Amino acid sequence: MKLKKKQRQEKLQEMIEETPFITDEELSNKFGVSIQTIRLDRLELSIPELRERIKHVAHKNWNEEVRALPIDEVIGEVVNLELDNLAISILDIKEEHVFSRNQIARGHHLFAQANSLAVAVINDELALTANVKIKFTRPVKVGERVVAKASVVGDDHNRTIVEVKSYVHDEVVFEGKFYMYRTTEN
Amino acid sequence: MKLKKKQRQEKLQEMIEETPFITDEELSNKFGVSIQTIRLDRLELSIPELRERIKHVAHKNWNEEVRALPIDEVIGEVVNLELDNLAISILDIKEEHVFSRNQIARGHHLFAQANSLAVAVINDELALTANVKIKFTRPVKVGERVVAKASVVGDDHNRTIVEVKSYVHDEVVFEGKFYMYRTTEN
DNA sequence: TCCGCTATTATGACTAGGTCCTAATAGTAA
DNA sequence: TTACTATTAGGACCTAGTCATAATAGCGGA
Repeated sequence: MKLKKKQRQEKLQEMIEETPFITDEELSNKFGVSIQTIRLDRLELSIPELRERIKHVAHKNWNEEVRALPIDEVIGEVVNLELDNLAISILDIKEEHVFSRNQIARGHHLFAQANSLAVAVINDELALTANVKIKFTRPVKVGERVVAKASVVGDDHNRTIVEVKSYVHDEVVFEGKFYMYRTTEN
Repeated sequence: MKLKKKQRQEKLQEMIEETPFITDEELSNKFGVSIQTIRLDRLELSIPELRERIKHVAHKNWNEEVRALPIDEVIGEVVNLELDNLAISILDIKEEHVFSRNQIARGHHLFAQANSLAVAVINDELALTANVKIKFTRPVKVGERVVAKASVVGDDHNRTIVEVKSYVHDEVVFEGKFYMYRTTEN
């Protein structure tokens, strides 16, 4: 049996919220009613037309897209890389890295920079972080440039040890000792 | 003097990349050429029409919106929070969290979940991570759901200690001991 | 059974922001 | 002047709608 108006409109509202990229025509097929009925429903529920919905989604995310964190690959810009030896990367702390309240960088960004650098410096197909000991020695503020230096310092029970120190100018802001698992011990 | 074709096309490409929400008409005004010229330019540069561009931006972010690394606030969804006591959050591991080669989650995502949870559980204006010891006990693969449990276990020299354990089902995948700095010792 | 009411469907005119195709005109270099 | 590219113009068509008007369907109550 066909749905009554009220139920159809409720369903319609849900569906459009879930998948805003749906045309009136597709909706009319799904509900087995005419396009006009769908349009009337949208009118009554004040749901804008497809193009406006798309525009809305696009705009909403347009701001966010620019600051989108390249959580892929290495965090920060690698400026030097000698496999199985040392690596250096730079991360400029921007608005999106900090707590809005106090402009201090969230710890996981510094960690992400260090960790991805530790992964990158390992000359192997597979490198995974096993254990880490880290220290945040002083808060980093927005606008500061963090230079992370990773160096492979040795091995320990099947783990390669990478030490990472991050600096703002000459001040150490982060220290970490990464015990990395790798597929083939060189 | 009017720009030559080549220069105009370069500018055009830039402009559309910067602000994709621009119509041919607006472009034609900016460059002082006819709409048809703009259309020809787009054709030659294979730049899609406005609606397609909007759709693209919307779609691109539609995925991201849901999976959005909400690098703001807490990473993962908080399902339980008792300030200064314990907190639980859930993070579903998706494509964007893993190394494409082996589908294993990058460590910094697990760290980010744990770290932000440790920050969140602290009932204070300012909470910063000072030191951490962490262990990644087994790789997490795409599709798995990581449940992080943070508990405040005590104090140590002006630092609040928060232990975080993350699970996939009943298996521990991550363990961390966070020494948190806070403004006012309760 | 007919009346009244809501719900639904149909129809036509119009819109933005295009596409695609054809054709005319402008500008410039050999 | 010729040849060529660049630009402009025009018309038909498209999608996914809007808005207004009108016709029809379904159903409950007297």
